[in-house]
Amino acid sequence: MTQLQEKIWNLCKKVPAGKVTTYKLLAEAAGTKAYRAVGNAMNKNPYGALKCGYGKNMVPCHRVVDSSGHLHGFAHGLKAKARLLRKEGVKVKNDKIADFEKVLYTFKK
DNA sequence: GCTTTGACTCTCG
DNA sequence: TCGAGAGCCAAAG
Repeated sequence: MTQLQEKIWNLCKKVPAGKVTTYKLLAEAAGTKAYRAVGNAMNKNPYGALKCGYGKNMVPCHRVVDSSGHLHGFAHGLKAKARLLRKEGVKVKNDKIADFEKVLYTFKK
């Protein structure tokens, strides 16, 4: 794995349940502008997309959406992702975050 | 070491 | 408002 991925995952893990973040914010927080690389890291995440939110080194990739709060591609489908988010208290409407601005988690400082 | 690809984002039509 | 194209960075081949 790479340093970038480690950063991304580390930041991802900081996102509390019921909150979501964007690839862009993640990249920025990681100190890079490689938005694509962020998603790429998630896609290749060694923890497995299905295991998102489970386990110690969990990487809640399902809490990561695009810059518009819209659920972009996902390994098992956006439906499962949306369902997980709803389960955590995030309102998902038509494969996109309903209260995006309200549940959006930003890495301040 | 160069080329290809990608869970992205922005801009233009 | 939706769709297509270009730009971008990093990892893999």
